[in-house]
Amino acid sequence: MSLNERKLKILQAIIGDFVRTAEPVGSRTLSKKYDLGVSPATIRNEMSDLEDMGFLTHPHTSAGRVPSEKAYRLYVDEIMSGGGKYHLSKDEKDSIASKLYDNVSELDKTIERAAEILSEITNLTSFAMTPKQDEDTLRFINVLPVDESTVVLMIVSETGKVSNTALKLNVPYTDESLKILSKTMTFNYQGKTLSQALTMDIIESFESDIEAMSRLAKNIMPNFMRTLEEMLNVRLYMDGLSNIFSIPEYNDLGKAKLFMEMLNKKEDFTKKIITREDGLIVTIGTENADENMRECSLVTATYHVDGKLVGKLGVIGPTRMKYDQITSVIEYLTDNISNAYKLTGGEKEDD
Amino acid sequence: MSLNERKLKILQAIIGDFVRTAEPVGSRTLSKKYDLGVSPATIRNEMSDLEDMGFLTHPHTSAGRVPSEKAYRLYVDEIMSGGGKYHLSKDEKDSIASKLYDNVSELDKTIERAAEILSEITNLTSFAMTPKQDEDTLRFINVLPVDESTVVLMIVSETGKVSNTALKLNVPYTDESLKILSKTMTFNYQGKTLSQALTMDIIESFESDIEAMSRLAKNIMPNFMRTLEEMLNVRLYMDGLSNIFSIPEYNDLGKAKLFMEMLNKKEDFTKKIITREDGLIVTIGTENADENMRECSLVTATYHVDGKLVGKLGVIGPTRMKYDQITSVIEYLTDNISNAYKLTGGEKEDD
DNA sequence: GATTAGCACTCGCTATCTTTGAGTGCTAAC
DNA sequence: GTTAGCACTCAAAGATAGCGAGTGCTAATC
Repeated sequence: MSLNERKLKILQAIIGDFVRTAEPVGSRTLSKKYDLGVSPATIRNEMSDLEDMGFLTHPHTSAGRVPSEKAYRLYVDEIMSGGGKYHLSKDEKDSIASKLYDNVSELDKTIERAAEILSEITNLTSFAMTPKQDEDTLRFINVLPVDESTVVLMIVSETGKVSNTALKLNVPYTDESLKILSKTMTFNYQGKTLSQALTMDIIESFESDIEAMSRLAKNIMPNFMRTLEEMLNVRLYMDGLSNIFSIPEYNDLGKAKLFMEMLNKKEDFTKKIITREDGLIVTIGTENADENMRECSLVTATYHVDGKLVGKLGVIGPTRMKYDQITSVIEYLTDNISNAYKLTGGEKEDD
Repeated sequence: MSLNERKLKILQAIIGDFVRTAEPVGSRTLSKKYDLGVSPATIRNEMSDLEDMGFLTHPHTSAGRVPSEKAYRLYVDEIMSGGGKYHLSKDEKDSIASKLYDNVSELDKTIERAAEILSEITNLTSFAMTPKQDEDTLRFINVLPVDESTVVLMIVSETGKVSNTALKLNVPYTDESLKILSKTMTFNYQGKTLSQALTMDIIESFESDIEAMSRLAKNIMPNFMRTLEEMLNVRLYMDGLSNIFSIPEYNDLGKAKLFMEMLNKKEDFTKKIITREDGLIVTIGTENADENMRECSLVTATYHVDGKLVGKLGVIGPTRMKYDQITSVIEYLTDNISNAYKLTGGEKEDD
């Protein structure tokens, strides 16, 4: 059984319809709405084949078909790139550009605006991350005693950046344990770039270790992460959060809650975004390692500033999304930003 | 018919019960749960009186009673202050303080943390506004032509602060119209402090004016507002947004959506918070002028930095909230912040 | 006169049952 | 290989009944 032209055409029609309506699509509907030149019965046979091949599923016996993740993957990889790409019209492009440059000001505002535009067009939740300056690597980390409940966390980078943060601990410590902690952390993080360090999961290595040390580490890590983030100077913007209320997939309160909670854990989310590869990346459903995202798709793309610093822009939503339109819009936006903030300096004007 | 002791006691019990359960409370439940020393029938009679007096309502004939806004007002004004105040236990205080100072760092982080703690304890959505530097008044506003679609918005304050922002307009303008606009804006805003200016609704005055001018103003105002906000340097933090999913009042998707949308319009919300009076302020339901807030209550308090700069901390939620606990927690938090950041300089330590 | 017991009545919820209709899979004819 | 026809499935929507928490009134009681 091969994926002949007709099967592909039917699959595409199903994806298109389902993406718009969020309702399982049946053979009759399909033959009426789309000019496929065959009867519902034939479509049914083909659908049955497509289901056997893993491209469609069946919520229950008497319901229409729903595209599987595999179908979306196929759509993104094959159908979309092979001529099926969504082309933004001149009007759409102009509208986006005019909104993006309406108030020509600093990069941060432009990025924020880009997220805004993106969520507006896609009706999904969008996010944007400001560029990270990331050549710098860590030289050493030192945790120093101040008084019985306060320590100073000192981070020094290869280029000489220093950050000191005083922390109140709610577990006791000894000078000895701080020394070990400092050494361990230095050992673990030395030579890593800030963003690499940010995405490492180091607490685990303590977990099995001595109880006391693990607790100490747990106390310090959140602050360590936060400080790294500050040194990296990445900022995460989000827009269109309330859009989830218009998405059928989330009109179950429990699901909406989970979705919101996932996005609201900013550190976690930043981490996830920061580790994604550069360029236009689409991850569908279970392709997302994170278990809270197994029912979501993510589309991200990177933009460049001065041809080098890399920031990210993307959307998150249910696996049922308009991949073609979304990727086109994101690409258009990131291209625009990259162009505007080229080495020449872009159009930065302020104060 | 007067509000005698027994009526007050019953009312208090109803409020207490309803705040916890979100269910209308009936006479039998009341007499069983609370030791009021009278039979359900008597309670019914009193409840009927209380309803006549406007302190209770009736969702429908065969349901229990629900406190009205008037009841909450009475509770906040009379019952709570008259000995019924919620006293934080030593443990609660310690727990709050330790979380607040866990990582002793800059003010902004402390404020953010305060909002976090607040939403955690109250299970509501909390917000915090960083202090505003607000002695400075505006001297003049100038809108200058650059090219046919770009202008520069220049704002100058009495102390000499200057802000220039380049804007792309999507309506045509003449040099003349810019001059008029500049003059009008200067006339309207001169002598106002930044935060006063921020909360004025100036577009209205153009509305009736010449169409073209009004459109021009509409193009410029959002940027004007944003720039003012930057000059004021206020930042709005929010926490516990996903808490709304656990609040019975919002387990209707439509209502949750409206709530979210209201909070997500950051400029509007900032404006509302910035204009609130200083000190501990409770506004209940329709007492909030804003029509999107007519089913919400807001509790805010102010904290001081160096005894002068004023920031705000607060929660927003359904009118059914634990006013006693919430006010106590907010006061405790703002007191702590004000103390920590006294003239002596607090405990700021960084870099 | 205030309090309470008793009772009829109200009405939103929940559970159960039925109906409806979109959709499938199979078979037999084209 | 395609299609018409038909029996079958099953979620969703509507209808109905019963439950139970709660009220308001009346008459008896303290």
